[in-house]
Amino acid sequence: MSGAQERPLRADAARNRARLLDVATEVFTTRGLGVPTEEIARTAGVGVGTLFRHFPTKEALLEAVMVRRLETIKAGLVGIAATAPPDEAFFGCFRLVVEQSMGKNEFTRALTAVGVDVHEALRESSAAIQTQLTEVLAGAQRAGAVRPDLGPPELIALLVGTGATMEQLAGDPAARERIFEVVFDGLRPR
Amino acid sequence: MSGAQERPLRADAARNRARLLDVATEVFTTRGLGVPTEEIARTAGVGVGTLFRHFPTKEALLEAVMVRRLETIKAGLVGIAATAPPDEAFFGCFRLVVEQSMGKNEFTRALTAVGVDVHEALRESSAAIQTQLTEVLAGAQRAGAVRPDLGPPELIALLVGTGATMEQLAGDPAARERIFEVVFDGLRPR
Amino acid sequence: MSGAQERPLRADAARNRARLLDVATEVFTTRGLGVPTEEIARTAGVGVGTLFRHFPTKEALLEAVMVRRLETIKAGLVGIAATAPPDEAFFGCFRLVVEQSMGKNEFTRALTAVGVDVHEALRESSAAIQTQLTEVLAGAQRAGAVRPDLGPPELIALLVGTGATMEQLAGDPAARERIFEVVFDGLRPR
Amino acid sequence: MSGAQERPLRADAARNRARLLDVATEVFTTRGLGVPTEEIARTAGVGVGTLFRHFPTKEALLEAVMVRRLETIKAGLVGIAATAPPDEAFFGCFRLVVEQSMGKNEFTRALTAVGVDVHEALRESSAAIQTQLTEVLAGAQRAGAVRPDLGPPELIALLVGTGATMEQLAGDPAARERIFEVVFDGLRPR
DNA sequence: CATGAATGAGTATTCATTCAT
DNA sequence: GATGAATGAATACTCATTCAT
Repeated sequence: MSGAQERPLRADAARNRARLLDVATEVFTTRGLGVPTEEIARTAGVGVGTLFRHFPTKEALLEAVMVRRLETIKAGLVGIAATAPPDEAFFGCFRLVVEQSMGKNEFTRALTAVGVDVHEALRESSAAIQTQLTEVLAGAQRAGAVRPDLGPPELIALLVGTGATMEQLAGDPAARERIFEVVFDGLRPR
Repeated sequence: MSGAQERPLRADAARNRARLLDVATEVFTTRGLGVPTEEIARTAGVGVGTLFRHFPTKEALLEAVMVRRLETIKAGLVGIAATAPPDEAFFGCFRLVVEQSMGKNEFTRALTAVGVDVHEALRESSAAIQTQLTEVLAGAQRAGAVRPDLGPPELIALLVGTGATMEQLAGDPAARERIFEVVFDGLRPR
Repeated sequence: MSGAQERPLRADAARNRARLLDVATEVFTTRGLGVPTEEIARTAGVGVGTLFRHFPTKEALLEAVMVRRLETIKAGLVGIAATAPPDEAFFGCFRLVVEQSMGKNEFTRALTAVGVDVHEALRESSAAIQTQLTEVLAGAQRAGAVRPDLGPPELIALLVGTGATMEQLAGDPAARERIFEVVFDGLRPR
Repeated sequence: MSGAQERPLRADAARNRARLLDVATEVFTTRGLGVPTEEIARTAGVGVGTLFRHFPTKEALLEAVMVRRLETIKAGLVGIAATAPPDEAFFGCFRLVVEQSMGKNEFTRALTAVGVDVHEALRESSAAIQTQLTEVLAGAQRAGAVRPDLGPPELIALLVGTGATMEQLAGDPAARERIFEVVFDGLRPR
């Protein structure tokens, strides 16, 4: 289904690629997009050249990081949506997205890009996620578990915003739980 | 309270300073912190040298911008808190902060800094705001208008997060209103 | 007559600009376009930043160098054409162009650009030169001093080529003189 | 005459080598020396490793390309010199060299290297060519077909320069023919 | 032998900040 | 005080060359 047939990639090359992605995810998340490519490469234990061989552009690296994130989220959403009843499914999905999206928000906000001028690779993952969310939202609304006047745009905005909220409470899980209560309460039909 | 006696500043110098602050606010808000100092200076109609005379560092400029914002917010909060009944006061303040904090979030998030390692100048404004918010929150809780299990940290986090949410809905005022309903609903004791 | 009104430029700035042009002319001519910008700046006694302030691009620097060269040539051509009889004018112009065009030919060949996709700034100078050459050629042909079957394209090609020839004989002025004889002889109607 | 005994080279290795030479000739000629080795390898259908096995250096590849060119020219010269009368031989050789030397001149100019600091491999071919040219020149001069005051250096310079001239007239064969007339006329004793 | 992944020095360009005019 | 020219550290990206597979 995916376009270009990707050749298997030598074992060590794959390891390098993975390490680069891990490092990039880490630094982009915690320190923002300003981190020098060279540092990312060094931290991953490779030369800059290697980084640029795998990701021809810093932007491409960022994109790859995001795609991986989105794919993880997508898989999670699909799992939840498949097994849980509408009500639970909706709130479970909301939690999942928020928890997976925490981190330096300059980066997180990429989710925003949904629907905007995202690069091709991202578009697919984004679209899939949006579809999932739209479905669970509709399901929950049909089941009377969520206010009927909210559309997907509000949902996505709320996901992003709640992620930002959580970021502020990074050190206090109990407080985060209270925030979930607040938001979930607010989402239910009054 | 501040150390050095601040000399009155010549009329044109004051005008320049103000123009710089206006321009900086505008560009930081809409285009983020990456905008070159030179461009800010040019847009304000002065040379870079002048910019650096008024604000010895780009960071200092940012700080000044934020202080002004915070002062505005503070004034607003004080006004509301003084005149409205607890319930109304709380939600009014919430609205005010969120609406004043919208804009490029990389920047807005400076509000976050509240309580962290902010620079001296900010600390004062921040503290005042935090005090105000703490008070209206307590008042509203005493009046039974807000869940009693929320503390100032959660409130602040929620303010930041709701700001982020609103940013996503920049073009749709009606949707933003619905978000306020959701959050306010969630904040009330169930 | 020239487009943008160029402000006078501070004395030292003008000096730097001139030095940069001189250095660039020198190195481009003797060592080709591969010379690092940083080296050019250092040789001119300024920082890279200064170089890029005056010439926003390496290409822009090259262009400026060429424009200056072409302007010099143009002035020379005009002088000769105005005072000498057709025969002498033509051969004098030929000499002038060849002598001014010597140097690393990768660079010289810019003259070639005449008529191609040159940048705006060059186009003007190039066009003026081409016009001059076309005129002296026609004059000389009318006067029976040059074969009538040659057009401006052949003349220009021959100028470039003769420049290349001379480059090979950099150390031997007498040999160069003989080459002029050969070419001039060949240009006369048999 | 050459030191190391050259092993016959496996059939496919030989094919690769040849393909690399062909591709390199093509790209160096049409696009200059800046073309990345990797692209050359890819175009030839081999990996970079293979390229560097055959030619330990990019420069070595360039050298090999030139040697082949020079060998071709040499063979041509020998053929002409052996069969034609002095007059014809000289002008035929001139034509041959010029026509074979056309192409991106940054590259062509390698011919220049004749007599300079060329690498060993080139020196041999260059020397042979120079010898041939010296001979046909002397022959033609003895036969009164060429000005007696020209030596091999002028001849070589003229060959290079005429090549450059021709490059400018790449699209116009008739013009090129006129250039030959001009140069040949000039070469004859007045 | 062939492959292509890895390397890292090298290069153009940007931008906060300083300082002579 | 104001100006804008000068500075140079920093950064993304390229490419010849090496070496593990």
